[in-house]
Amino acid sequence: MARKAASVNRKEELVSAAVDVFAEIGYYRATTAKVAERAGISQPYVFRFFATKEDLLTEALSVSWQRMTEAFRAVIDRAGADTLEEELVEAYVGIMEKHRSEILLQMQAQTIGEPRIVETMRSGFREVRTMVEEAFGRAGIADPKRRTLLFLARGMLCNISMSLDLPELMEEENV
Amino acid sequence: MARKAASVNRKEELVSAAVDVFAEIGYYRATTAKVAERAGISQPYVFRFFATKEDLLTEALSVSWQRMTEAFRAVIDRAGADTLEEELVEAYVGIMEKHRSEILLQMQAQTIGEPRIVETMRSGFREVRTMVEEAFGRAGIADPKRRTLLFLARGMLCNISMSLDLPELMEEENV
DNA sequence: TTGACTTGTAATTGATCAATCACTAATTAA
DNA sequence: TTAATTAGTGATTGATCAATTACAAGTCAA
Repeated sequence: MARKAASVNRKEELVSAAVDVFAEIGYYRATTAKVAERAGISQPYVFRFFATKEDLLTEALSVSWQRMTEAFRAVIDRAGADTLEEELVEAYVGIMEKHRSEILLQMQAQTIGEPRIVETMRSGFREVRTMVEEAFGRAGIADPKRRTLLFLARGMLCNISMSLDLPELMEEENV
Repeated sequence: MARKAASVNRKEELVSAAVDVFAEIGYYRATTAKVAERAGISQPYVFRFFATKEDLLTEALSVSWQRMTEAFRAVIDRAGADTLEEELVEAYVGIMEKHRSEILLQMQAQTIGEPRIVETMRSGFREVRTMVEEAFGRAGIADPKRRTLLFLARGMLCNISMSLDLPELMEEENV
């Protein structure tokens, strides 16, 4: 089974390299050769793991959404009702700091019209929204639907603040 | 002077075609040939108006920001203090409906790392923010800084709602 | 009316890149 | 040991595209 495990690692390294390269120079400018180089493999070998470049993007996106939902899930399972929103914001900021590339990739994917990409983004968004809304409801927070949308909206503004380097959009005292 | 005026029109038509084509299939997938076809001119002729494809994108972005700031300026000059925010939201929704492509282009540009694109986006964002914040201040709205950021955040969520076709992110009753 | 200028295009070029092909080297199972 | 499978690469291909070149037809001023 050592073979299999090594192969899984290779694939994970490849996806992780793809996230970074796609985020740095953009999906369409990023070449499979650059991704391969970052992953330490040859360019043709990329296509042993993913049939097309778009398949690789889809997987990279899925991984980024998984990280986000898992982080939120952990907060929801642990946080008290009074600090829930605060801790969700903290978790998101944490992801933005530690996994900047994944957020930048998601931002790109917001405008890539390919049906499979759109679907991946839609389901990611829906899952986060549902999860947060239910948690807000259970925590007895007033108007959970509205609060969830505000939470998401602030997140989207944070993204832009990061990608365009406009820190004034994230002033803590105005949250 | 008829020559000059016709030339200005051609250029405007070209930029407008670029906005649409870039928005539809993405800046990097959009070819100068497709933009030219949409504008009803030949592909090489594009380069008589703009030295590079990126120059064309920069101009297209500038135009889209101008439309937005002009629309907001008109509202601010006209609206009463009590309906200011409401009317600004209306104006934004109007742009999203009538000039969907321009919003989609701005969303793309949020993650295009090219320095001149970043700078165009930054100055557009700053101008809108400053304009709205000052108007909120003059209108005696409480906490104008915070309200402006909320206004922008909601706008960014609207964008995503449109581009990913997730109408539940824009439920009127939760605004 | 001729020469300079403007408007416009067809054809080409040089680069780039996703994907395929043809192959070698290592690993494993019998 | 050997046959089959797996891991991995170099070389190539076919397509695409931004940008250039070289040219033609119209316009206008002297």
